[in-house]
Amino acid sequence: MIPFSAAESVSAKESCSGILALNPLGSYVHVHLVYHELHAKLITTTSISSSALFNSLLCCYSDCGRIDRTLLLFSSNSGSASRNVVSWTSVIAQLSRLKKPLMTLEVFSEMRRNGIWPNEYTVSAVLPACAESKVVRHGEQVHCLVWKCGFGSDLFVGSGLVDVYAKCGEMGSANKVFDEMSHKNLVTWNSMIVGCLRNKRFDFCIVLFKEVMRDESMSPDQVTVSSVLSACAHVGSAEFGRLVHGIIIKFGLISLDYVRNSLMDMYCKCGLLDYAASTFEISSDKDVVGWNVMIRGCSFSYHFEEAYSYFNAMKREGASPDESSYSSVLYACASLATLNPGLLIHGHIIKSGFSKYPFVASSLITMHSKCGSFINASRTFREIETQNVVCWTAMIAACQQHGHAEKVIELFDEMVGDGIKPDDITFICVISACSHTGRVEEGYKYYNSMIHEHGLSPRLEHYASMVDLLGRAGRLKEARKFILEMPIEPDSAVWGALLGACSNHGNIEMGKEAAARLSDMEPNDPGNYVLLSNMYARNGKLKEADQVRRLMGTKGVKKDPGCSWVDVRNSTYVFTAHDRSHPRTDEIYEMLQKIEELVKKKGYVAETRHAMNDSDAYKEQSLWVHSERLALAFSLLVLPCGAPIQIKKNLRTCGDCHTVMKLASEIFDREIIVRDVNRFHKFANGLCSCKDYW
DNA sequence: ATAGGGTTAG
Repeated sequence: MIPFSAAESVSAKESCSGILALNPLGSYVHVHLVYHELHAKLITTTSISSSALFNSLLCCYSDCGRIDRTLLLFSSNSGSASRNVVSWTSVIAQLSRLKKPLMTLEVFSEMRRNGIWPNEYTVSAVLPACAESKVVRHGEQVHCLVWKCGFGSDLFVGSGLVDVYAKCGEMGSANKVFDEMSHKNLVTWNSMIVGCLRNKRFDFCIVLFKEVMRDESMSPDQVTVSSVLSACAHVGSAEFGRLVHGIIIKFGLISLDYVRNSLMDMYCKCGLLDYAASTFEISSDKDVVGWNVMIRGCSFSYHFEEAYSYFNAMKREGASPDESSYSSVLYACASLATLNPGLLIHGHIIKSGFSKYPFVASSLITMHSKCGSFINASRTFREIETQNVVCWTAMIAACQQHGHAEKVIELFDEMVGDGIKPDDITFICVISACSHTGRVEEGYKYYNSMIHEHGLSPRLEHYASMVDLLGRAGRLKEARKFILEMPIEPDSAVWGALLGACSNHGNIEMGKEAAARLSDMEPNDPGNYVLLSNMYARNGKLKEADQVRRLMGTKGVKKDPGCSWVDVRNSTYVFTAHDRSHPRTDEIYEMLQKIEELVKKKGYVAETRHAMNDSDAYKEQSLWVHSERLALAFSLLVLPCGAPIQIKKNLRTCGDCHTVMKLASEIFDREIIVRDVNRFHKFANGLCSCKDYW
C-alpha cells in the first residue's frame, strides 16, 4: 500500500488538472478514471483529513459533470472536519448550475443547521436557486443573512439579489437593492433591465437602457441589447428599435446570434418584415432560432404563405427543425385553413418523431380543426402519450369550433377526472360552448367553479364570454349588471358583446349606452359602427341606421371588405362581394341565379332587414353578391358532383347566407360548410394565384 | 450572475 500524504495528493490532483487543461474536449472519461484511482487510493490509505484535498476532489467530480459522485463523496464524509464552507459552496454551486433549485436550497439550509456560515461565494451561488424557485421568501431569508454577514457591498451578491427580487415579481424590492448599491457594474444594470422585462415594465426597461448609454464607463453587451429589443417588440416601438440597431452595429455586436435574432424578432413584431428578412439574409450561419423567428414572424404580419416557405427553405438548407419550428409553421398552416400544407408538415413530424411533444401535438390538433378536419384532430389527440392542459384545451376548442357542445363538456369533465388542472383558456372555450348553445346555468356553473374550485381569477376575456352568455340568452339586464359589477375596467370586447346582444334582442336603449362606451374607447373601429347601424336597421329604425353610416363616412372610418375563399386542388380562389375578376365570371353569375331560383322554390325569403337603402328588391340583390355566395357558385361549377364544399370567410357570415347554404346543401345533396376562419386574414382582391407554396 | 424563438381562445 502506498502511503499517501495530503501534500502528495494535492500535487496529484494538480497533475490531473493538467490533463484536463491539455484535453479541454473529449477526454472527460479518461480524466474521470484518473480521479477514480486517486479517490480509491485516498480511501484505502487514510481518511481524507485535509479539507484542501477534499475540496479539490469535489471540484474534480464537478468538472467531470458527475454531480452524483460529488454528492456521494460529500455525504459519505458527513462527520469529517474537512467539510468547510468551501466544500459546501462547491456542492451548492454545482446544484444551482444544474437548475435544481429545491435541492440547492435544501443543501444550503443543511449547511446552516450544521452551524456553518456562508461566504460571499456561497450566497451568490444560492441566489440563482432562490430566483428559480419563484418563492420570494427564500430570497428574503438569504437577504437577511447578507445583512448579518455584512456582504451588502459585494457586487455579485447585490446583482444576485436584484435578480431574485425581479424574478419573483417584487420590482419594488429589486429597485431598492439596486438604488442602495454603492458599486454597480453592467451585470447589475442588466439584471435590472431583464427584471423590468419579465415584469412587463417595458417603458422602464427602455429608460434604464438609456441610462446605461449615457454612462461613459459602460458599454452595452449582448444581454443589454437583446433585452431592450424585446421591450421594443412588446411596445411595438420600431423607432427605438432602429436606434438600438445602430448601437448594435456601433458596438460590434451584430455578429452575435443572440443579438441578430432579437433584432429580427423586434422587426417582425413591429410589422417590419422586410427589415427582419434583410437582417436574416446577412447572417452567415443561420441558427435554428433565427429560422424560427422568421417563421413565426411572418405570421405576425399575416404572411402565412411566406411562413410556410421559410420552413421549407430551412429544410432545404439543411437546418433541423425543432419543436418551436413545428409549432410556428403549424400556426401558419392553421391560419391558411387549407389542409394540404398542414398534412405535409404532419408527415414530417411523424417521421422526425416530434409528435409526442405537447407543444407540437397541440398545434397539430388546432391545425386539423381549423383546416376543417375534426376527425384528424381527435385522432391526433388520442394518439398523444401524455396530454397536458394545452393539448386538452386545443381539443376542447376543436369541439367548440365544430359545434359539438356536449363533447366540450364531456371532455372537460374527463380532463378534470384525469387530474389535469384546467387553465384560463380552457374556461373561455367551455363558457363559449355554453353560450353558443344557450346553456346559461351550466356556463355560470363553470364560471363559478373556475374561481372557487380552480382558484383562477377571471380576466377580461372571461367577463366578455359571460356577457355574451347572458346576452345571447336574452338576459340583457343581468348582462348589464354583470358589467357594472366587474372588479376591473371593462374593455371593448365586453361592451361589444352587450351591444351585439342588444341588437339581436331589439333593446335599442341599452344598445345605445353600450355603443356610447365603445365609441369612447375605440372611436375609429369600424366594427362598432357596423354593429350599431345593424341594430337600428334590424329593428326598423332605418333613419338612425343611415345616420350612423353617414357618420362613418364623415369620420373616414372604413370597414374591411369581407372575402370568402375556397381551395380547389392546389389553388385558393378568393372572392369579394360584387367580384367579377374571375375569368369564368359569367358562368359563376349564371350558377348564382340558378341557386337563387332553386332556394326560392324551397321557401327561401330574403332577410332584408340589414340593408337599409332603397327598395326591398335592391336590398335583396345586394345580398346575392355576398362573397360566400360567389364562392358557393364557383365551387358548384368546378368541384366534382357530391364533393363536400368548404368556404372560408374572414368576417362573420350573415344569417341570410347561412340559410342559403343550408338550403343549397339539401338541394344539391352535399356537405356545404362556411367557416369564419381568421378575421385578420387578408387576401388581395379577386383571384389569388397561390404560387408554388404547396 | 444577467440573455434570443414556441402551444391552447375570441
